[in-house]
Amino acid sequence: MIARLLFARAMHMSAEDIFRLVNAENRRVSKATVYNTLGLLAEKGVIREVIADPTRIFYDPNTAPHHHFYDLATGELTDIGPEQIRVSGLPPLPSGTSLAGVEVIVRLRSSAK
Amino acid sequence: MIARLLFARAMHMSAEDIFRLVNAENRRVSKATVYNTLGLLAEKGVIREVIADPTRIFYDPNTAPHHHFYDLATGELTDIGPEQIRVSGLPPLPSGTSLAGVEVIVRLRSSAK
DNA sequence: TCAAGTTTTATAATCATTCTAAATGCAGAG
DNA sequence: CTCTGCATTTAGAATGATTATAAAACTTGA
Repeated sequence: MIARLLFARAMHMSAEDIFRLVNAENRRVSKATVYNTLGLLAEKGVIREVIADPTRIFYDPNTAPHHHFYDLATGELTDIGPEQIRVSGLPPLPSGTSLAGVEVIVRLRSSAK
Repeated sequence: MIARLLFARAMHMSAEDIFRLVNAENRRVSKATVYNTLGLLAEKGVIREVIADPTRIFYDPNTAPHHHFYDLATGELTDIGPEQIRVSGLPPLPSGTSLAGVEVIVRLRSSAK
């Protein structure tokens, strides 16, 4: 149900957002379950965690490679399609490690200069 | 003194790391001052905040454009020189915003496959 | 020596997340 | 059906980084 909710809205949500949504409609779901489930979905690769806001984790139903704008003023995340930014030439990984993911975050200040 | 400390070691440190270092040597500096000072230095652009670990903020004395490896197992940050990754073609920024920074984080799992 | 700021401080408050141990639910065997 | 063992969920406490607060300590320039 949590997964369905995230995929239905197709947007970035915090655990708190999901907790509210899930409990708004009908069910009684505890915060622990929301966290457990999101953690599990992320671990299994069904959804993706986005670490961009120092105060909370966002969950992203889109697991295809893509990147994000992060608005410093509002704390909002917006997608950047993979065609819109090219990241080329990954350096060699430190030995004993394998790639878990590449994340590009473009931070935005409010009000154009 | 906090700035000097960060620049001297030239490495990524959490507020806690700095709190310990600053108080190890001689002075008595409160945690509040460490946080205030780091926040101020970051705001003024003397140092840079790195948001990669969901549990804490790292402070980086290197404000030149560069990127980071983040080791999921150890929580350690390592620099990636700007020549080692090329990010090309920033998409147009949403209107009413200006660029605050572009951060690439390469997440590493332990043990090569 | 003072007054008026500015910094620093100890401590409490906040808040996202994780932990814990109990409660509930469930599936298959009898 | 009913029971037993296992998996899931839960409420609430615990954790830990960060921020807020309000009082104390310093500074500075008359």
